[in-house]
Amino acid sequence: MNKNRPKYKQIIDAAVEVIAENGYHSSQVSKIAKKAGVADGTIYLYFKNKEDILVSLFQEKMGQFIEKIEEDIKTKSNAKEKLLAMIKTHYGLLSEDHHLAIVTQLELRQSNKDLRLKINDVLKRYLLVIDHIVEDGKAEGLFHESLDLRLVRQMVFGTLDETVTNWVMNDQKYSLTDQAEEVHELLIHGLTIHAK
Amino acid sequence: MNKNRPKYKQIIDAAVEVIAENGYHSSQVSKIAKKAGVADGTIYLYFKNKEDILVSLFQEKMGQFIEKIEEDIKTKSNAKEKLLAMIKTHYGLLSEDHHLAIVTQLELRQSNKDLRLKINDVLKRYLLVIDHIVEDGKAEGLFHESLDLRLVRQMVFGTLDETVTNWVMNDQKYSLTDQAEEVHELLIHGLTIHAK
Amino acid sequence: MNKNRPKYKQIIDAAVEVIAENGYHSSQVSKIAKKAGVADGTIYLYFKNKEDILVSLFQEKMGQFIEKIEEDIKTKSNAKEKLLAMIKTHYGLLSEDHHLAIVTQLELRQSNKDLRLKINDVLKRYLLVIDHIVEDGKAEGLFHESLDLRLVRQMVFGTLDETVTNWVMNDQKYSLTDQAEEVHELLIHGLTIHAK
Amino acid sequence: MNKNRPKYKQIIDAAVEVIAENGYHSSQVSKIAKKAGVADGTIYLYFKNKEDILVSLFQEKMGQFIEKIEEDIKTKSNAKEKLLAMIKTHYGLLSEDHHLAIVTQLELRQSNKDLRLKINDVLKRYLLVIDHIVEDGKAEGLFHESLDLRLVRQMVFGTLDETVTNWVMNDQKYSLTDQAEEVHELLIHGLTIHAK
DNA sequence: TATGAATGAGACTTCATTCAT
DNA sequence: AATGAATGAAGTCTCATTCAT
Repeated sequence: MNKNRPKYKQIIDAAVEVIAENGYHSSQVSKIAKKAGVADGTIYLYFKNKEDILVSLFQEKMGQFIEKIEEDIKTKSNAKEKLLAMIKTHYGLLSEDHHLAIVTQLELRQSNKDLRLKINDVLKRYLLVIDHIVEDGKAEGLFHESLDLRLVRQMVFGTLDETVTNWVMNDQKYSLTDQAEEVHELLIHGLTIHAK
Repeated sequence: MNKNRPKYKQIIDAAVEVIAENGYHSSQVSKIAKKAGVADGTIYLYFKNKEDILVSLFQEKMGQFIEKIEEDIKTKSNAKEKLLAMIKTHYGLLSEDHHLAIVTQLELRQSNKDLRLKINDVLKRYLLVIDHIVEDGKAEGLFHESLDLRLVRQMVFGTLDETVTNWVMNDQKYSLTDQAEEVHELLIHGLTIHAK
Repeated sequence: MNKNRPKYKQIIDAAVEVIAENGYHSSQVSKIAKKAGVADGTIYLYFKNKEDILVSLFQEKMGQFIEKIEEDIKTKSNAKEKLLAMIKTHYGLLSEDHHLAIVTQLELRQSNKDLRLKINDVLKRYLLVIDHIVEDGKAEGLFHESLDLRLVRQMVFGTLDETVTNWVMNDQKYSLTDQAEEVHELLIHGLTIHAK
Repeated sequence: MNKNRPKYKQIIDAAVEVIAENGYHSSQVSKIAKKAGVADGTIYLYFKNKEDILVSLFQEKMGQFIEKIEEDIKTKSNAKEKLLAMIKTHYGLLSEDHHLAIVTQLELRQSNKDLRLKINDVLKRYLLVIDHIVEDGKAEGLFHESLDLRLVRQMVFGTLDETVTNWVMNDQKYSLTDQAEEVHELLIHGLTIHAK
């Protein structure tokens, strides 16, 4: 199924818009087709089924998302700065694309377990980025050697995800990017008082 | 309606089981009724509609959940210990009830926006518990006065939620309670090296 | 089933009220029971089933209706006056009981064919009254001997019924009784110009 | 929607048959679809919902009905003949289509108030035809100037409707058209003896 | 490639009636 | 006689997917 054809991207972008505007359960294939300017049947020339649209949407968008983050991190010299860059880019990209933020944080979570497992597969690459930063930090002597990689990864991702979700649920009415530094600080030093 | 009748609890418990075993979208009212040992129509003597079963389920279970946590915290004398108690009880209660863990972490998230909003209402009480601990910590001079309550709350809840969800998605095959102390440590001190 | 008990009438009157206020399809047995001040199950001590309430309602009310008309007619000395008396009483009784008018003209017509057949049985006695008037008129030399009894009966009843139904559907906002004389005139002399 | 497609008419005709044969309350959408030779879902490509089938049925059939009557009347030169033509066509058309007669006289009356209001809208056009005839009759000096248009309309329609309903309820076992002239006579001259 | 009319499975909820008390 | 909690059958409509053109 020809991923290079313009209609492929057309349909995915239509899906983001339709889902953001109507919500997951009111986003029928026919609505997506209409927004994309193609016939219902045409969807099935590019996607195996409805779930495939959503998985592809997530792969496509999250792929770009991760690439951007990987790029931005490369320019940083230590784990602390890399973590800050990751947070800033994570917040920044979602701030720039409100529709995508709604879709990934709220709507796509309503999907069934199968779809969520596939989404998790896509997310693994992002989690690897976190893992690398932590490993770097350990190597640099900045982070404890004994940190459990899995737990740290879950804390970092859980925190970012929860902050973004709350921001979306509050209608994105405050600045997400403005809180990047404090979140970074919290993750690095935790709740207790410490020497800066 | 009739919350004191045994059938009310019977139906809620049946709902947890059925949803955990079949998934949200395959949990028909008739299946729940059968498991509860009542007629389909009986469900509607105790619940307004299907969504009401789920909201009530969440209220009932999460209510007990929060009560237990509030009780456990009362016995602790400082914010740090309170936080640890909260984590241990949070992990402990979900470890004890595998079905409930599946339902709250995975299945109930597939519900529509309306139901999710009602669920969020119930969660607010839990978030308040976190807030109180953080305020205590500030008063004790243990936590920074400048900590943003909202961000901390989101970090703590996001971390707990993400760790539990991963545990559930990995078929609960490792011990959740065993990681309570390290998660506590991470939240308290963050990623960097520090004097214990 | 004990028609002499006070609850029998209580339930029938409750049924009239409930149906007039809620419409045929929103008049559940439980609503009628509540209005009558008895338990749902009690209804079934006095009536075989729901349809039996409605048939009984019609029999009871229509019985009184016809008795009144028969009485009023007795006092009149010729067919023309009898017809006028019948129309006046028909209109008068329904004008006095708005609830009953709504129930008989609109709501009870929504019942199924079975119930309507039973209702027709009750109506036969009323149709006989019409028949007798026509026969009287023929004997008096006032009406044509050749008039088809069935057709005349249908014209008279059809006209009365249609006028009352329209009056009810127009929210009873004009006087029904005021038009008795003109309707009588129309039935007696038809549409064409004639010597009075 | 799509009123020109053959399936639109197919479904309406199937609905008439199914309702005539099974009665209003036993006419499930699936039964109509089966009789029409289409899938259940196809119904909803042509009709908004089940009620819409019935309203459309009535509009379609009653529209043709009225058109025929209007045509027939045009050829007549005075009100008396027009009235006779109307009665004959009214009786004639329903005699020709027994299924339709059952549906319009008995089954559709069991519908709820909403549907009946919509049906009344359609009927208004027919009532206008009656009104025009009466006005013509007045202009010709045939009918009394003082006749109340509303009452006359109700007498004429009430009489026709009642005679047809009785014919249908008696299983259409006598000739409806044969009584057209006498009904006409009754409406024109009433019950009393008069010079022809 | 593209179309879009047609398909048909699947579930929530109501409410007349029963029967143990 | 009276209660009222419990029963369970039954039907409309949606929407992902197909396939003839």
